[in-house]
Amino acid sequence: MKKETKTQEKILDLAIELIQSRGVNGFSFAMIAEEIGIKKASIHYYFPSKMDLVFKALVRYCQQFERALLSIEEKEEPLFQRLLDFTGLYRKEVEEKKINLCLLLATEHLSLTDTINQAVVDFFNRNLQWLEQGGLSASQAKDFYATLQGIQFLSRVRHDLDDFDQIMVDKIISSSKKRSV
Amino acid sequence: MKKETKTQEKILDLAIELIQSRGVNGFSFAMIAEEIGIKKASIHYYFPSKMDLVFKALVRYCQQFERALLSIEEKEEPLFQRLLDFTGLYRKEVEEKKINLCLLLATEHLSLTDTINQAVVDFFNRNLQWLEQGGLSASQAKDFYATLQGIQFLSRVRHDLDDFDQIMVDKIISSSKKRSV
DNA sequence: ATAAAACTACCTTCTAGTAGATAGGTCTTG
DNA sequence: CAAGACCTATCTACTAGAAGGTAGTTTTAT
Repeated sequence: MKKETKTQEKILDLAIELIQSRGVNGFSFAMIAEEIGIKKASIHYYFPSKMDLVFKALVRYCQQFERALLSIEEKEEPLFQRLLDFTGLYRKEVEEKKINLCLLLATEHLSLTDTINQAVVDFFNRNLQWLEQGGLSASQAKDFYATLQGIQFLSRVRHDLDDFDQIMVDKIISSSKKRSV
Repeated sequence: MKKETKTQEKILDLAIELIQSRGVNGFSFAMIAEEIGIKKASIHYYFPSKMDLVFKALVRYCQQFERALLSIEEKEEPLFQRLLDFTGLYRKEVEEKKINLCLLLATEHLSLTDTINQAVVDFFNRNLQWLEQGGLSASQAKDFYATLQGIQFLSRVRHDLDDFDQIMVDKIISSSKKRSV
């Protein structure tokens, strides 16, 4: 309400970034405190526990993602362009040497709470549902999304965005033409 | 040479399992010690540091994987069957609620040494090369492998091996028919 | 007797989390 | 308006436990 960016939001945004690049078990309150120039204890003022922070970061991430999805829909473009925009959301993360937050949380599900794990599943289902609603069949959607996730890894680790573009453009073309299976 | 299973191998096998299910930052020497009934310090007798253990676990994993690849080749089956066998290696991991070791290491690359990260890239390249040598084009191989990785995540998190089978069988069929792009 | 393999007992550093103090702003009320 | 009460956001200082790792000793096979 008053300041430029509230501390709470700075913490959340940084947490999202840290989880995306290092994982839940790979970041600490100390890292956040140092980065944004406050003391560890101040983080606990906003987020009682680490899991609380992770959960709220996840919620924020999903909200931002949802907004992006809706803004693609609003443009009312043809399927080909919508798939390209959708893919762009994931491409951007690779550019920033990150990985989809929920994908990373999925790898650490044994260290997380049920609430968080459920939200991760919901996120994936929402993505699949968006693709289906956009015109893909259920199995096309799964194939499309699985490939997108896999190529995020592969292109990040091999430092090769060309791989990403090549594979995904092919996939977008074939998915926006064929309408069956 | 003498005992049923050497302690060193027990540690390595358990480490592989723990990394596959919890990640490098998600397992500790204490967990291993407790599980196989020795003391923490005894692990250091075989593996001076944690990174050393992770690296040797990775090497072992890659060796076992390599043996599996070669044994598929030896059978000299048609492409369709070879792709099915290959996919089976990854399917088995999902059945055991695990994820490809290198995929997991790739998510944690900021916490790992260059040597390990390089070995992870090598593993992926080996997989792609195996697929290409089997008859797939470079982009078919990347598409196939990316999908395989993505569906490993998706089906694990959604507890649905049917997804895995459905998507991969389609992919195997189309990859073993078409020979271009 | 020797060497391999395990142990006990530490150490240091990091971790999440807590308690309590403080400074500054805002609200309430005489 | 002034005075006290309260609230927000931060700090300092601490805790208990877990982490990776080390030194030195004992056990156990051959």
